[in-house]
Amino acid sequence: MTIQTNQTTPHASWSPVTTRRGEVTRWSRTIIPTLRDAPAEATTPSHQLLLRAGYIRQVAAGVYDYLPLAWRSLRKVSEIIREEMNAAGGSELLMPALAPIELFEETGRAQDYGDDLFRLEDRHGRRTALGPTHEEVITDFLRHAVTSYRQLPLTLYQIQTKFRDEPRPRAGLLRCREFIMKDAYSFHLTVDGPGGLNDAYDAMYRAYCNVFRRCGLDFTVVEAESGPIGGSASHEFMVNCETGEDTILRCPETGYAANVEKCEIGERPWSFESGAGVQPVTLQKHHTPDMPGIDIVAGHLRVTPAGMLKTLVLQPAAGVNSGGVKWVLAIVRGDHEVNLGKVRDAVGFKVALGDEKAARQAGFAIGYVSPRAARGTPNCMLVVDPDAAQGASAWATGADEPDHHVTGFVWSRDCPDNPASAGYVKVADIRNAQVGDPSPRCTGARLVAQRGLETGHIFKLGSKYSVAMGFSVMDESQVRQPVIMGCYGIGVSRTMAACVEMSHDENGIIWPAALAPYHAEIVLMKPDEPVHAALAERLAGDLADAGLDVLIDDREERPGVKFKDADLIGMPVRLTIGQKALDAGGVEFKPRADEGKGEVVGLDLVVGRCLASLAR
RNA sequence: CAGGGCGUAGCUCAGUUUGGUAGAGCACCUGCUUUGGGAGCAGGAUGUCGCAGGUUCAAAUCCUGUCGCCCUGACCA
Repeated sequence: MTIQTNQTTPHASWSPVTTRRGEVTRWSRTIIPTLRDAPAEATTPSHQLLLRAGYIRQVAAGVYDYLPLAWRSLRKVSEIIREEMNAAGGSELLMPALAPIELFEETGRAQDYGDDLFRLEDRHGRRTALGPTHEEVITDFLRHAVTSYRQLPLTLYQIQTKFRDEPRPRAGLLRCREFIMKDAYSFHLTVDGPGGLNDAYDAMYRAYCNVFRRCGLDFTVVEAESGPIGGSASHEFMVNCETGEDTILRCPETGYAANVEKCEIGERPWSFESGAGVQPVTLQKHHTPDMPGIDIVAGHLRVTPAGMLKTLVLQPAAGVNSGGVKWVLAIVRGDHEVNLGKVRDAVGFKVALGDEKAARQAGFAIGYVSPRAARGTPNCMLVVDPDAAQGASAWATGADEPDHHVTGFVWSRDCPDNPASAGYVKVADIRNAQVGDPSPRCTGARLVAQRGLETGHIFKLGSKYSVAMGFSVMDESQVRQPVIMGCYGIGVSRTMAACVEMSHDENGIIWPAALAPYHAEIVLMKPDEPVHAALAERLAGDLADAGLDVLIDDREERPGVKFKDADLIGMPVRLTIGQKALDAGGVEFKPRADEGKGEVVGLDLVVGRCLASLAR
């Protein structure tokens, strides 16, 4: 057996300008445990393929080994992120995964994060958390290290393993308990102006677009929940793919896109007046026992869910100032979903589902509540979605007594304004947007839906953490100011999985050149044929000289096995060295994304051909 | 957390209803043949049937408990 020298050892002499030389790996000397069948527990494409192609192995629920191929790909994602973060003015550092729980108690996140925070206790009984993100840790560092406004602005980031005790890990790398994340934090004295938060936020926005574009991903930027500063203070970067966990809505005219929970809905006409020429209908009570779900009730009453009013009994969230309001009834059409965030914006304070016991005591027939329940209930607010505030329609709704519903409900007749609730009736957008709703940005346009996978999120934090942790600096006029912060995350391991999710076929993964563990795979048909083996080594060396990473499949396997595995692991270019092609004066060249068997390319042209193909 | 499903060889699974010697295909090892899309023949190795109790002459199979994993939902900076 001959000893193979490592051809990628860099020269000992140092040079300030380096052209990266590619790396060469032999399959027989690494481990790529491909599987013919996908393990039964994998159901999503990226999970199945990453397992089958020998990239990952499960260690526990939501915990995975990153095997050599996956780690190479992850490093490529990380390197792209580093370059863009550095270009955007960031400095990389590394904080610990372990952090004392007291830090999270300072900001209240020990409570807010709840069971999602991984907790452990060391031998001394010290309570410790495994970091889910590092706002507290970095703020703790900087409140000691930064004392003057002259040290700001500052952007710091790290690429690190993060921990979340997910209630239900799923879909392989897409929702893990342990995962790799890039988290960045920026610090400012002001929101606007040079060196302000908005500058850094915009720079990050551009950097994120660059990162995902360079990764070869098809993505959409969506507006997410507004932060404490207002405006569009948060954006999510969603990879477009059908299997994505999130539904996003998009205005085809303006490019406005938002998460389904956050999406605004355009103007909708409404009126409680019944109008002229409407046939009078009588209010009729119906016995509707044991009918869980609005569809069943609607079927029994011979109406559609869209012909019903759904009433949710809500209460002000614990500890908020509701101005004396004790109950909030949220009314939407039966086929719509109440959005608690929108209700909060409409009423001006945070709300939660009402406590069932207390609601019953207050006289609400839970499950059979109608808008009329607001009458006679003191301190009860009524919030109605425009689609439900249609006075010209006769509605089906609850009868406000157990096991009964009514039909023929007319707003103007059956629910006149309640003296006890005077001024407490409000019409507002309080439901989740859906396909076909009017665009909030363009009259006449309708929202369309697409599925997405969140791989990045940028956020204007404001001074939430700096105030809670006492991080302030002296400004020019010698006034102490809380530092204003932004935070910016990218799921590194999730980005890799999202790429597989987005780009594969029935035979395996199809990597974009930027994230592929190796740019090219050389399939050696006869590894024990010295001439062939020597050619493979020479070709790999030439490719490496051109900056390409190369995997040589030198296993003693049948051709079929090697071709199947090559398709499965998905390197962008496949070069086959076999007698057939050699007799024709070259090697067989085939891009992974192309159909067919490839073509013979002369030896002196192969490198150029590979480079051209990868640059596409 | 609620509902459902699964745990038997490295992988996919049969066997559990009706208790009676632990199975198949693929993978693995050896030899021969074969060599451009998951080969053929011959031989070989492989298991605390998730774990712990219980019932029984006898438990993968029945009972009780427990752990793990998956799916749907709730949840998700």
